[in-house]
Parts: sequence; structure tokens; C-alpha cells
Amino acid sequence: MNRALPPNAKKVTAKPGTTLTTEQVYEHVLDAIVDQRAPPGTRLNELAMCKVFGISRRDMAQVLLRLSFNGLAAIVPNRGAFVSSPDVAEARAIFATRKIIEAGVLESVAQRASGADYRALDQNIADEEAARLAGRMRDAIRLSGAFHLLLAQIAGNPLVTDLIRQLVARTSLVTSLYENPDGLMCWHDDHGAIVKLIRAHRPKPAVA
Amino acid sequence: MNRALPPNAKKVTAKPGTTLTTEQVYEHVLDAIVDQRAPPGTRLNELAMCKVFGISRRDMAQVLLRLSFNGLAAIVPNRGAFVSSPDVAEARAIFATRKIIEAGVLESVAQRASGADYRALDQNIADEEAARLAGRMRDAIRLSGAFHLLLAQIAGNPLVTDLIRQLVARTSLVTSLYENPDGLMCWHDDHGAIVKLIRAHRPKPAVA
DNA sequence: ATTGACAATATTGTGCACAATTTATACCCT
DNA sequence: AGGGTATAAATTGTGCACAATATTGTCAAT
Repeated sequence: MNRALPPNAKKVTAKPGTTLTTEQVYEHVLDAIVDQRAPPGTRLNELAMCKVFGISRRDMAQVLLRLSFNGLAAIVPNRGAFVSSPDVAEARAIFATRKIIEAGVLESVAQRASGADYRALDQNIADEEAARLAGRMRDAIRLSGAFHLLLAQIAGNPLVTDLIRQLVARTSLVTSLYENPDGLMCWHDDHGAIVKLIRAHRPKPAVA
Repeated sequence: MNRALPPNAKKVTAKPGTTLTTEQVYEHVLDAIVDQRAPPGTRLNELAMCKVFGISRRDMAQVLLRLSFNGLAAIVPNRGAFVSSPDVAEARAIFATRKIIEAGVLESVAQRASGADYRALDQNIADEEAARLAGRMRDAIRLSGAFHLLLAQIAGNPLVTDLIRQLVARTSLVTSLYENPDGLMCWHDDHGAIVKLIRAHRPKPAVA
């Protein structure tokens, strides 16, 4: 009689005494998910998290609902919320959507990027490379996501930025499910090459 | 002492006796917004809508929150929810995002569309034209949105479909604010020409 | 030993009452 | 009459208690 989901008793750090807003709680939980400290299938207990974070049940339910809207959690009526485990079709959809949006982002970036923007991108690439070489894979993954977020911010469309943030988070779910369990994603699209292409104002080949 | 928002006492139809799910309530309110029966700035009273739709306050709060996530409502703490009134920057972002996503959609549609898909598109165009000629502008606007939704469905990416649905709804908010008040949007991108171009498998010029 | 039913436990969902905050109205003063 | 202040009303936010539902554990029967 194996249940579908492991009974992970998660302890999430929360400074006691400090009152957090729902936004901060959301960021906390989101970080736990993208850092894979809360792997897919993890139960998100409403009451327990209420006490941990010190917010009301109503607010916690809204945090969970927001995670559900963003595809990061699945809410089952009378059961509760769980970290989402996207199936293959959903994973495909996520990647396809990213491709569409990031193509548009790259076109916009190739037009608007300033010197400071390029510096920030280069800095990010260097940081990720350093983290990767140092074996701090968790930081490397986070920085890899930050690269795409940086591109979106340069594009200057806050809607797209939010979308990318959401899709990057969902991507981390997919990789944690379908990549080799050693943690490193063999995906690793070449950020340096992308920057080189948009520096040359030729965004079309950069999409691949 | 003029207040920022008009005291619209909205009556929203709801069949009494029938119990609605939160999803149905959301669709109801969304329809009221895109049909411009609830123009931007309209107050969305939590308790009143609870009684009207016969759902709990928790559920109604979640409906409002979902509208807020989708950019259709603005929630002000201790004040309540109002139908969103996007400013010019937000309107620009909405159109820019639509352009990006619909470009990707058209590429995918040009590859995957079947005969039945083209028939559905032609049918939609005919319906909209008929509604427009008959002066039923509300239906014409709805069908115009349905056209883009249809394209997204043909593309076969549910994520993109949801995004388009959301962006179409937000676009209706923008038009109701910034277009001529006679109701007709002078925008009217030529759907027939778009279908013709993707029939010829040449999606690039169709983006414009 | 496995399957089934049944009780016990835990968790989510709902309604009510009250606190906190904002908005509207009435009032008084100059 | 105008302006400012205080009071009253309305609305959102919070906590508690209880109902509904699902899960877990126990026990008996085949």
C-alpha cells in the first residue's frame, strides 16, 4: 500500500518574531521549490505553514492558490496542495512557450541593450561559470535562471518578465523530474554564444 | 470631494438556487468584464458577490485574487477589489506581449493547421463579419477575441492558450478605456488576410 | 498472509462573530 | 456658506469553532 506521495516532513526556515507579508511567504515557498528543497509531490500543509510563517489561513490559501495558478502547485479539493509534478506533455508545453517568448525577448534585447546591460549579462555568465566550476550546482542553476530573467528585464516588458520568472520556476520542476538525478542538467544552453549573437544584432540564430 | 471611482451599483445576473463552482463564478465575472458590463473602476464587493453567487467568502476572495493575478482586477488592502484600469505603459506591454506570443502561435499554426481548423477559422471570420454588419458590436468583439483563442488552440499549447485568453481579456479593458467611446475598435486587424497567409505557410508577414 | 470493513485521526472547507481600517455623514466653528 | 473635525456606517481582515471529507491504522474473516 504505497501512497503516491512521500510523507516529507519539511522544515522551512522562518525567522520567528518577524511578520511576513503574503508576498514574502510566496517568495519563500517559491525559492524552496526552485532550489528543489521541496521536490515535486511534497505536501504543502496549510495549517502547518500558517503557524510557521505566522500568517492567517486565508492568506496562506491565497499563497497556495497563486502557486497553483503559476503551475507550481496542484490543489486537490479536500486534499490540499502539493508541489506540482508536470507530466511530459506539460514539460513540452513549458519549453515550447519559453522558446516563443524568449525569441521575442531576444529580438527586443538586440535592439535595446545598453553597455551596462551587456556588462550585467557578462557578469552573470561569469558568476554561473564560477559556481559551476566550484561545484555549487544549486547556485549555478539559480544563476542560469537569473540570466533569462535578466534578458527579460532588459527587454523592458514587465508582463514578459513575470512570465519568464514563472516559466523558469516551472522548468526547474521539470529538470528535477526528468534530468539525471545527479543534479546537473545536461541542457545548459550556451549563454555566452547567445550574448555574442545579440551583440551582433542577429537575434534570429540565437533562438536555437 | 469627488472620489476616484464611480459608485456603480452593479447587478450581475445569477440563477438563484443553482450552486456555482468558483470556476463558474470566475467565468461569470470575467464575461462581465470583457463585455464591458463592468467597466474599469467598477467596485467588486466581496460580501455582496458572495450572496449573489452563493459561495463562501474564502472562495470569492480567491476568485478576486485570480482576477488580480490575470491583471483584470486591482486589489487594494482594506479597500477591496476593482476592475483594473491599465495605464498606457501597461497597455503597451499587453500589446507587445500579444505580438510576441501570437507570432509564435502563427508559426506553429502554419505548420499544424488541418482542413477542419481552417474551416473553423473561416467560420469564425464569417460570424464576426455578420455580427459587425448587423451592428451587434458586443458579439463582434467577443468573436474577434475568439479568433485569436482559436489560433492558440490550433497551435496545441495549453499554456499559450491560457495566456492568449488572459491577454485578450486585458485587451478588452484597454480598448474600453482608450478607443473611441462609440464601442467599435478601429484596431480591427484583418483576420482574413492572416488566414490567407498562414494557408500559404508564410507566417512571417502575417505577424504585422 | 491478504483483503475487506470499520474506527480513529488529520486536514480542508464553512460560517459566524469581532477587530481594524476606510469611507461617508453630520456637526460645529469661524 | 466653507472648512475642518468628530461620529457613524460600511467593508475588509482575522480567529475560532465546527462540519465535511480524506487518510491512516486496526482488526477480523477467508
